[in-house]
Amino acid sequence: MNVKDRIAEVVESALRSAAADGVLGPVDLPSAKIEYPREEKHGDYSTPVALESARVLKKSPLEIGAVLKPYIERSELADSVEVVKPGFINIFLSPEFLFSRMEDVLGEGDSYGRQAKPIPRRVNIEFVSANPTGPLNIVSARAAAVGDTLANLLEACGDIVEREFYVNDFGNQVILLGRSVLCRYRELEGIEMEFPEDGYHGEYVRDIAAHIRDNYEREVNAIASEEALIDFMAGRAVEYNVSGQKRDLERFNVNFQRWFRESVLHADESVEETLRTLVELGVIYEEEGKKVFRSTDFGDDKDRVVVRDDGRPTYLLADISYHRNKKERGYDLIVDIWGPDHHGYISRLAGAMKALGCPDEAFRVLIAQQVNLVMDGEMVKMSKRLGRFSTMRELIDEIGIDVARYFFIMRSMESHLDFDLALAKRQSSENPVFYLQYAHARICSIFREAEKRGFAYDAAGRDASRLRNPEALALLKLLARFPEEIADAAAAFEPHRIASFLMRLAQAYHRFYTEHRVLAEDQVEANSNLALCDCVRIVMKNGLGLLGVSAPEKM
RNA sequence: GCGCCCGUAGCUCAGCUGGAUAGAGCGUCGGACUUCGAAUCCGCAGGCCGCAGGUUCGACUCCUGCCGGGCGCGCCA
Repeated sequence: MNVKDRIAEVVESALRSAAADGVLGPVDLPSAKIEYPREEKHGDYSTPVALESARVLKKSPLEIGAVLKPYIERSELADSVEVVKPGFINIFLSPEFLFSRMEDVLGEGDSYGRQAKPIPRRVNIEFVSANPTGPLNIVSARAAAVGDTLANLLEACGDIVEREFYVNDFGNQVILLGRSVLCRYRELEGIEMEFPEDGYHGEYVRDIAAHIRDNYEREVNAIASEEALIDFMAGRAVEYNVSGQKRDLERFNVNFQRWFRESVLHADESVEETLRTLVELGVIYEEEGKKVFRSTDFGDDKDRVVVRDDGRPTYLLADISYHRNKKERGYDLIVDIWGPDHHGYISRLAGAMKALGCPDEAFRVLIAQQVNLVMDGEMVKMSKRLGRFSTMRELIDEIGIDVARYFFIMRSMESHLDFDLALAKRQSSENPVFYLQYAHARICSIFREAEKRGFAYDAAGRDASRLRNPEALALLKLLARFPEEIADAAAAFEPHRIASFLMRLAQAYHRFYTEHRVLAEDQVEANSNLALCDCVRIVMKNGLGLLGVSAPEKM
């Protein structure tokens, strides 16, 4: 159990004991709220339970606090407890307790921060899912970084997570891609052909055409009808794009367990079956030869067509079918991360999930907001069809994996992000990523130095009294908080919290380093300092690992 | 017109399910290396938290209405 939960337990049991002793009326609180005070002088943890229960208990918050104080003070975690001003109960952790946390860090090592769950949830998280019509763009890169980190966080909390990519390899856009490629193919053969009006204009389409000519020329020549030819081109182009996307993602440290093809749902009649299910549920009606899903019953502002009057299913039906498939795989939680242009789509799909009997809390759609790529202060607009876009690959080539991942993760995913490519590259030496990595490398360097000097580091030789200075205590507090930061970030689906936590940790470390000579003359002091450094190194490495950022030993 | 996201320091953004005197990075300016990595540290400056009401012990946070920016509002995917 992490420290925050333990504090909550202490406060809750204080309330119960006080009630049992008859010094306080019974209060019905689901769980005690525990906060981090903004200011140091207000303690390490703080709880407003006295304020919140004042009305029910018909006592002033300060009175309630005074009653609870001795009960809380009994805990070994607390050094002292203060009841102040409006009625906050502030708890100061005991240095001995903090010092004892180091055992966890050193003992658990690489797995410190990870928590087991008695009953792990099976979670499916689908993200990126870019159309297979071209290379991945910057928004996909953001989704990739955020989604993968979120998956890491859920795993660290003891869930079993599957990362999934949905490939929309079906429908008009694929045909359009096929036509665009065919056009470029003909061009290579010196044959003029009118380019489709809404076709894909990007240079990469020429690459695909060349790739097909190099590898499948014989097959192409054997195909008679233009329709079949377009189909063939489309199929090859999709494979080309998907494998390219896969390669870029792997390079970005993002590995999907499952690549799910939309075409499969059409081929194995899942789509029709889903329609039948919906009809049986009574949520489908017919109108002018079309089949319409009564999504307004589930909070949508308009009913949605799922089968056109010519019998072809719409994208929505396929998507419902896809999510039904996911639901039937038995996950406890299904998470989708979508782009900002799909937010209007949430209610209809969530409605369908509800109709299919999926509980609200088992399906969650997150929106990764837009990314404005800024180049020297100027906004670069992206449009795949017009062929003007910067790819994820270009981004990584420019600034590297670590910087890219960190930049995407350090902001909350709901915020619109201005990504200044030139800035990220130009100022790379003053980059926050390097600040974190430097803290890690610095520690590694100290251990190398210790070895060079022939100092025999022994963590068991550490002594609590040597770490009572403010800088060391600040570090110890942060180290103790790491597991709860992970739990909180995962519960809120907010990976960026880990980034800011690591920033604070690095800051605290650099401060400690400046104030104290780690390799002190005194053996006990040196061992104590090194043990603390080792703990920081472990947490920094584990934290960066969650973000998918490397923790170099030298820079 | 309707819906969603955003509006916080010069810039980019945090602010934990409503909490105490609103923070960080970058940028500006001024300090700190003969000693473990100065890719660092310390300090100064910088704010009617878009505007106006409301809810309560308490609002950057929740509600309503405006203003401004972005994105959606397909029988495209």
